[in-house]
Amino acid sequence: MSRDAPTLEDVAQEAGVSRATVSRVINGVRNVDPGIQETVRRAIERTGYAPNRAARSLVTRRSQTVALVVSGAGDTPEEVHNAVATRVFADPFFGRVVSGVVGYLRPRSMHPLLMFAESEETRRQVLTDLRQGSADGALVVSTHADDPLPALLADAGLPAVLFARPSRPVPLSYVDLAHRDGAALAADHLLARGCRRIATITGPLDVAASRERLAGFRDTMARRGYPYVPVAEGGFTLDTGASAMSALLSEHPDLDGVFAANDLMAQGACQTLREHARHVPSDVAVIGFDDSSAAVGCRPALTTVRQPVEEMAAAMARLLDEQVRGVRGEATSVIFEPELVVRESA
Amino acid sequence: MSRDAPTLEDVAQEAGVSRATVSRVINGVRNVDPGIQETVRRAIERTGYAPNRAARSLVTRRSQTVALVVSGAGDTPEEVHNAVATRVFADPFFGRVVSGVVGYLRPRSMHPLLMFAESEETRRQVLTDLRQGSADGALVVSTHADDPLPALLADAGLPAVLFARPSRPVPLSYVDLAHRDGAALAADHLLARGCRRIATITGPLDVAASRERLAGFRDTMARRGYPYVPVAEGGFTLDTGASAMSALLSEHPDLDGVFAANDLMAQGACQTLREHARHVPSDVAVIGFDDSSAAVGCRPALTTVRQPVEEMAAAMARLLDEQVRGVRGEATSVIFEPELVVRESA
DNA sequence: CTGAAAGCGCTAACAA
DNA sequence: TTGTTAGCGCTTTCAG
Repeated sequence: MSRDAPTLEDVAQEAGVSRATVSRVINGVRNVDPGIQETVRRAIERTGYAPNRAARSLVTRRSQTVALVVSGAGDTPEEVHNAVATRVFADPFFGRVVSGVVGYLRPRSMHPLLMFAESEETRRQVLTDLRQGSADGALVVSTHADDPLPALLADAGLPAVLFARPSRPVPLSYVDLAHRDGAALAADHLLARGCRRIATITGPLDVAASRERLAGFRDTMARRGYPYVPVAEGGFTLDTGASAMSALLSEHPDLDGVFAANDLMAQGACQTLREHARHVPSDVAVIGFDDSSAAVGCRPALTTVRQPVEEMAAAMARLLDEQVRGVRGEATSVIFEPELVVRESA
Repeated sequence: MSRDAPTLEDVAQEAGVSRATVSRVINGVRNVDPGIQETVRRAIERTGYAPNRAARSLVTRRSQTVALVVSGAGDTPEEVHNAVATRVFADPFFGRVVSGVVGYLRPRSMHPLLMFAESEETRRQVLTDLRQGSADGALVVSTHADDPLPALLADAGLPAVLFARPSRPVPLSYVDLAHRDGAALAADHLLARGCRRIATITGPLDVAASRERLAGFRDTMARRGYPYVPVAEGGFTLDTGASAMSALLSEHPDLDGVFAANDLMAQGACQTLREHARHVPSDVAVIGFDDSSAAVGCRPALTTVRQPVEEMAAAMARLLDEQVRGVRGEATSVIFEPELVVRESA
């Protein structure tokens, strides 16, 4: 019995007070005599007491945990799960999300519970987990445009916040970036440094962010007198960036500037340019997007449009927290402004 | 009231049986009449019942959750936490760990709770969280050799399993790779393809795995008649791999083979070699370690020594699970065998 | 094979 | 300001 973890009762006994008083001290409820407070603290110290989370959750109806769910496409078979997890985590983006989320959660003694939802069944599982109270709500990072999870969550009335505006409207809060503004920043920077034959490598065009970045870039270029911009579509990966660059180069050998919709593709573009004996930035200036770790890892270091992912992720956590606590009623969206980071590539 | 989640009692009422019976059906306890079983199932369906996790945990004293803790060095200040999370997640290795862990956990309706322990305070927090029952045990991935967390966990008697053998002995289970065997594979492959002036780029030598890989490589080379192997130390990153390669090249311009202690450094080495106009593999053969996503992403694709990270991570989860369930008493270690993966670079 | 009842450890009315 | 008490929703003896 002495091997069992001490309970509130044990501490109360040790301190010579009631359970309720100890509970008050622990939860920082006012109206507790400072002297008693000290006595209780010492008793807690002596007994090595740690409040049982399950018991607390049972009465507060809150788990102090949020699901961080990586949500995929329509129906990835179970077997490919490995690939999904590996790919997502390999992307420096996700690390920044985790970082931001933990930054908000940790000071509040909350934790993220990791979940994947890449198939019909696993999505159902996420809903069940939430209904069971495994987590108080979900932070959803979708890897595909047509992710059905947000709608499911909304229909079930479960608290959730999304990263990026969903392709079809859903009554859920989300955080997003002013992608158009970011692309405008890129266009203006390339033009300012004297580039005149500028192309762009887009992300997958079924992703809203990709379309926004392209639209913003084109708009600004047109407004500045360059209505025609060569475009190649990539897939946000190094490889596709490299291929897209090859394609652009063979069509327009005289290019002197490229805007890639993310850093990984910009890096791929740099590789291709080097292989084609183009110097970056003197022959061709390259500008990326995100300011991910790839940007500084790239040689030359990438000039890029910074997306404040950590802050965005922290905001997600905050929105969810407020929603769970009932501080916030309606679904809200928070849009962040991008920022140009000038390094060597442009 | 009707908006409240249905409880066991509601289901029992609906099915016309007692709470206990419903509980038995849900938990698959035998001794329940098949007819009643069916009735109960239907009642569950109709009510949309989902068992409350906190309530269950309170009585079973199990959270069905394990902490996946990324544990850092001595005393990273709180502010640098971002960097830690970002760096760790950027490493493709961690994604594979998550993948393996989730692969084991999910079929058992368990989830990983993400935690970071990079300072005195956050380590204390991890211990507290575990004592509170936030998780049933910890899966620890240390990023530094002198990580104090394992010892703390062991002292507190908390269930835990480590990735890699701790530098100082600790009575905890762990999984690891036969690093020496892997290095031997690399040496033999380079020799077999005709390389005769072979060097190696090691990982940080305060990391046991780095030392093992180096020792294994040297042993095999010596045994094959090459007692002297040029060595350069790297830091498991692309940059350090590139620098190490430069150093080796300036000392030994006639090198024809390199073994790098991980893929990222091998990739860096390839970059340097290209800059120095050495063709890979015809001038210099390069072999990496891990078979991470970097290996396939690299141009040329990396020949490498595969570390079955997913399986290793799954084994960690299994060991922990068994320990929590009391199936396993003593600390155990499971050592995995590496495998050569031949691609283009050697 | 099924039901009644006793908690698991905690918080939160309500009394004092 | 403190204590008493009634549950939170579930599992699990123990009877029947």
